[in-house]
Amino acid sequence: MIKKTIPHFSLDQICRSGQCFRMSRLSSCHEDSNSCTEPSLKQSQADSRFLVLAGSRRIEISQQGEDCIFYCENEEFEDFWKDYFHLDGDYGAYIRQILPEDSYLSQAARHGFGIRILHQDLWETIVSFLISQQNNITRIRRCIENICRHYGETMYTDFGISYQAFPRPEALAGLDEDSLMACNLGYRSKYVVRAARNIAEGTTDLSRLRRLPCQEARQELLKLYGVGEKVADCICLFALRHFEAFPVDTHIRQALQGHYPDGFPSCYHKIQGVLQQYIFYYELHSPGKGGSLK
DNA sequence: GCGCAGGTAGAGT
DNA sequence: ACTCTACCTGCG
Repeated sequence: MIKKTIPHFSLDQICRSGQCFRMSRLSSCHEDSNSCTEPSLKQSQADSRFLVLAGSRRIEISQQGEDCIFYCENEEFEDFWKDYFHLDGDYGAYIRQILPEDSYLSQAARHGFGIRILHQDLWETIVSFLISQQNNITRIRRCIENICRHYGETMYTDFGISYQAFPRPEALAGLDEDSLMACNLGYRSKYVVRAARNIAEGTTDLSRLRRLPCQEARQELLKLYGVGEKVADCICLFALRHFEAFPVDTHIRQALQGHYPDGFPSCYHKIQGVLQQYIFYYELHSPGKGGSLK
């Protein structure tokens, strides 16, 4: 196991930030797999333990204040999780770029001070945000869980704990377009199956996509059936880590209208994806904002 | 029962 | 180039 003291890092906030859907709180609250979407009954300072599933990997992490314990070998931490959680990123520096007179964003960043932009698996992110459209987070989680249970490879940890990996494109490419309705995807089933086919057949090249600059990657993603501008931007931000990607959904649109009538400041351009997450999290979870997750 | 949830494709002006 | 609408499903 790896012990680290990490400023600007909160597993609870990351879990509730709506960028990943296979992360859950293990300790406190209920045994319910969706428990991390519930309000924390104990104060957030208390020791808490989280389960994170990403691609074909699994890790448990506990956190108390800034002290974290990653339950994995050093090699796996250095080779994968460190980058996954963007632990080299200086989020204090991002927050310091917020204009002093921008009280709204300053407050949003204060609420979500521990958010990190994850470096998620590209294919899993494409599927996750195809599913996210016109959907709520609880059901998005369930949809992805269903897909993994039905089509994901069964994996085992060193201690014999079993879990399901996220299925590879090939595992879904051969399905009937409506097959994933059995996983509760609804009309999004055909989006996911067609994307799986494009990737399995090589029409869409994931490794090439990873090398492309933001705008070009975005254009490529828009070619996928079911991927519009918002979903393309989410993929650019959460999988390709292009911080200039700025997904505009209903919450962000509302915040922009209310707080940035003259447009989002251009000086934020290079990190506007990070700032977007602070706003999104704030709009979802701050009291009085009517956040659906509470 | 009805509207909404991290939108998008397709049809219609 | 816009604007409008149908779309699976479950929860309040």
